[in-house]
Amino acid sequence: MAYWVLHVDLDQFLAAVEVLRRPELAGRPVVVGGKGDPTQRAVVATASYEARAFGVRSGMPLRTAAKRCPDAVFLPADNAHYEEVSEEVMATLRDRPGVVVEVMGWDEAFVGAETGDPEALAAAIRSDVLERTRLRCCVGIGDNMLRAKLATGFAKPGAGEGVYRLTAANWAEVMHHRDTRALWGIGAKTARKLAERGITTVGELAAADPAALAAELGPALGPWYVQLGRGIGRVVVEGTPWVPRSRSHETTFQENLTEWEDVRIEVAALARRVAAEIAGAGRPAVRVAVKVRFAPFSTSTRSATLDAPTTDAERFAAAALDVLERFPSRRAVRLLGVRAEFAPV
DNA sequence: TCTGGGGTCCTAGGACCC
DNA sequence: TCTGGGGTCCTAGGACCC
Repeated sequence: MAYWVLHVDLDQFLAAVEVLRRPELAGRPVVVGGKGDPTQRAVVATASYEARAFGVRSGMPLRTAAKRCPDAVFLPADNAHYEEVSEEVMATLRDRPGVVVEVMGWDEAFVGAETGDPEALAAAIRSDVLERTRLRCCVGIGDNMLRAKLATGFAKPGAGEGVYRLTAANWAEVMHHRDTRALWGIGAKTARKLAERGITTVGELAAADPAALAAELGPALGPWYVQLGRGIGRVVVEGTPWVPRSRSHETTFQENLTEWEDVRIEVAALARRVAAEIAGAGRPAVRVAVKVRFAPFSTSTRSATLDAPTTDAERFAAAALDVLERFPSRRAVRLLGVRAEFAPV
């Protein structure tokens, strides 16, 4: 018996959930996002594998998706429903005896367990989830969370057989030749910075000097990147419920707001909505942040610590409006956002 | 191809205090 | 008259992830 980390990731989650509700869509390219109207300002949340075959990807504007795949079925995102289905999946995972489940989002979770046969556990989880929710998932197996998460990528349809194991034993063989971008936590910007320093592969990153990277990329981030390259990560899956640090809402307007009075009205409305939710959760805000994306696409934020923690809608809205007035520009506005931050626990 | 919404964590500079 | 360090808080922005 040894401690293993499994990473469970549902296949094309939003699209799969929609196909369950409308079985006639099975086998068709399905694109979920925004209000389901490809002429609006919105992006793809999930594309089915059939739509991906046309080059449709998450994060792509719906308009672009429609050009690449004119025959796709466009559906609005129904977050409340996905939330419900996700709960059912997570409950299924938790029902397996002896496991600890750490939820990472609607469609993925880590499972920690003592077992002598992690592949058997992975297979059992896949059949549990399929039986109870009719959804398919892949499972990555690792000796820590980083390796389990990356293993899932090698288990996915088109890449693997549904289950894959990545540990210290095969890390170098599987990962060292890959681009640093393959790591969980290294995006395009960091990969470029590393490349400028002669580090392009995972193996090169693993061999880098943590102190040198600390000096160049930050005292915490630099050494952490080297750890990523070596496949080092948190080992123990935590089952304790997550305590959110903040709560926010933001809106992209279909037509830019050109009147500052309208901007004020929308910020107040967003603030009241956030306040109602944090009041419902019993979590007073200690800070408020306002985000403004001016046309065409330049974004800035301003924030302030509140005089006293509050859940009161009018006080929170007033604070948000005060922060809004600190923006020096009155140009046309594409997006507004309001965030409440909670006191550290 | 004109680029969503909801989050988390890190960094760096300045203020302020001792 | 000129100049220490350390510590903490606040704030804006960057980067990443789902």
